[in-house]
Amino acid sequence: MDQTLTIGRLAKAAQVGVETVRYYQQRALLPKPPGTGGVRRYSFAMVERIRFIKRAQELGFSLDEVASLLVLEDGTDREAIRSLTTARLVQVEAKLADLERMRDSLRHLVSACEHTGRDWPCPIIASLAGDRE
Amino acid sequence: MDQTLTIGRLAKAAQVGVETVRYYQQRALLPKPPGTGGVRRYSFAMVERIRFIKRAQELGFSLDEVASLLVLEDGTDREAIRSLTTARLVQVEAKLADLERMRDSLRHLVSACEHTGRDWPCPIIASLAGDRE
DNA sequence: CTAGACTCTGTACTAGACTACGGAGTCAAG
DNA sequence: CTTGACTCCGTAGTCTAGTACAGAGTCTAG
Repeated sequence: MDQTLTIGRLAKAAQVGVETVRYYQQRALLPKPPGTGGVRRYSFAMVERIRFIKRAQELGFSLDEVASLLVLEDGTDREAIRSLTTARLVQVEAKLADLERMRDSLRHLVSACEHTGRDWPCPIIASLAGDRE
Repeated sequence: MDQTLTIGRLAKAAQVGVETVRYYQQRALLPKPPGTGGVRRYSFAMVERIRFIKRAQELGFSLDEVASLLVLEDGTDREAIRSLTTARLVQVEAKLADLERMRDSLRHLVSACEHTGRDWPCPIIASLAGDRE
């Protein structure tokens, strides 16, 4: 047992697919391992790097943004890191506002439908068809 | 001036691109106009149909879901319509919950970053790197 | 009648993050 | 030494909702 991992073991350890590791490598999110021409060998640190990527994704960062974060991974340029994070936050908030509008409309429609008598036209269709409320 | 529209006029009236009309037609969201082999002629009702589609999209319905809604457009099967709408609502609410989690985490991180002294490591990177908070 | 605007069909491209596949090479156990 | 699992690389496909384009045909105003 040496200090390196094959791609399959790395993938398993990081809980992603082999193809995902290869994809990240292609996107330069993972350094190409120093190994010679043959089978790639990854250090255990790469497991944590993949988890880093996955955690950032869970916060909504795109892989391009993750790449920027990884460049700043030493943590010295706090301004830049905070600025990326704030930008993400702003986008998330915008998307939230969108979805809240959708939710309110949908709730309203469902409720209108429930409170409309059986013999009346469907208020959801009516609304989509462009009737003013 | 007859009662039909060419694709360009229809597109303009419905405020979409010509290619969008063709795309909707291909997706069977618009009936193929009864015209012969030549230039298609659309009825004015198609303007409203496209607006219907666009309104549904604004509520987050996918084009596949819109297709289902269009089948029910006569409004007689209120159950089915309400069920589609409720399903959409549930999805929107789930997505909202996701984004709210993201927003809270991002806010927390930005705030932690702002309240951490200049000489300390970046809390955002620390968090992504997997440190327990 | 002709120029120019419009329309036709079909194919290919976009973004984002993978996932699948083919054919060849490599590695470890028995 | 063989078998089978694993790995290599590059290309291509997935999903959604269009957008872009090529080359040919058609319609309309002057």
